[in-house]
Amino acid sequence: MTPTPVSDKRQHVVETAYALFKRAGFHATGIDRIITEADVAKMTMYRHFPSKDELIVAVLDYRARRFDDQLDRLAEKNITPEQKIAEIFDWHGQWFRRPDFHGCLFAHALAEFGDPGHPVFEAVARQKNGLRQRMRSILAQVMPRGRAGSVAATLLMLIEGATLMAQMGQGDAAIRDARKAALDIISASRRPQ
Amino acid sequence: MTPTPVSDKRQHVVETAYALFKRAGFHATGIDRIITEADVAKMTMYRHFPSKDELIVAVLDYRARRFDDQLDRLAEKNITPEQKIAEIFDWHGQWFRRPDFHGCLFAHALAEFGDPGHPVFEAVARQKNGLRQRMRSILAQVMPRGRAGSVAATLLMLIEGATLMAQMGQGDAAIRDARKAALDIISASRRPQ
DNA sequence: GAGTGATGAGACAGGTCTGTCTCATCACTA
DNA sequence: TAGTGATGAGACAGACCTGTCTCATCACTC
Repeated sequence: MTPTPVSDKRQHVVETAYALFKRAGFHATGIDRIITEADVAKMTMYRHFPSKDELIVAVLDYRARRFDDQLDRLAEKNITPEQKIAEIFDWHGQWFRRPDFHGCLFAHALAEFGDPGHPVFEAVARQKNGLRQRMRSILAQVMPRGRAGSVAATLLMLIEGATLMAQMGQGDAAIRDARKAALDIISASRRPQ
Repeated sequence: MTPTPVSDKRQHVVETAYALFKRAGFHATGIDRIITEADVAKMTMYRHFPSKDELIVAVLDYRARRFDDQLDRLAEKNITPEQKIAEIFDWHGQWFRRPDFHGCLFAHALAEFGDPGHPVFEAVARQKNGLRQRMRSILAQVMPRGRAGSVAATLLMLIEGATLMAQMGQGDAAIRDARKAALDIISASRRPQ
């Protein structure tokens, strides 16, 4: 019946590791802690992931995929580009308010694996560039291509900055200011209808 | 003659630790590595800093002080508020281009010590709030108080976001876009002369 | 010259880290 | 029923971690 569950275990380890990495960081979270929390044998983990680094990449990719899915749904909505951007900011504002918010896992990964060429570094770059491209596509509907790229980069910086402020307990003010700045920037670059 | 050197060693340890933390992160850098690189006995280090955490705080405070000194000199300059803000962004742009640039040490510290109440967390908050206050003071000369606070927060987000992009090898474009956005935001909020 | 304080050198403890290995167990299928 | 593949349990290796302790050494001062 079940079309090859393939790996409930694998996914369970990824999600458990995600929760722990988010709270305590990557280096500070040991394998033993992960397998204890996931209630899984060590060999089970190592059969699915050849090393801790690869587990970290799997966790990041898992998070990136979930985030992408949400952006997919957003992209399909029948609303204006401005509204789509506003929703992205609002979504971040809600994220900041969640009790289990601990900052951006990708930014944290960059802090601990800053060496370009490291698989973790590349996973982070993929995610951030992906979000920027998404916003660029949205913006390209209302402004020239090149301008859309610059504005998207600026919005991404606002989002990353706001996420950092949120980690310091200033999420509400941060997302409010960032959102306002974002919409002002767009309206200043908008192609006249 | 020498008015109590007090501690060449202490300062030397701080600077060596700074270089290592910057490159490899806090948890990934061991005490043994630090004392080897600093060519100092382990007990010398532990006599100056009761624990690794306190060394980390000392490193962060040292960096914050140096950064503050530069802002002091900037504040004294006889240039317009807009020029002062522009100089802050330009300074970041030059920082991004330095070969030993590895991102913001404070942001990295936040990633590894995300628990509010932890001394490291507080050291980070001090630094970021300090920079924001500085920019607020500058902006208060050309716009209402409340507006200056919001704009300063927005500029800080742009800077933090740009620093993150710079760590991913996009520093030049990032600081250009961030600087432009910053000046646009200010000019839109500026009190008419 | 005696005393004092900072330092060097390194052993040591007790714990944790990643990763490997072996063997038993269980579910399922041919 | 026999076989197969995923898993559990835990010992183990070898390295590294933070932090403590002892003892020798050196510079400087009273």
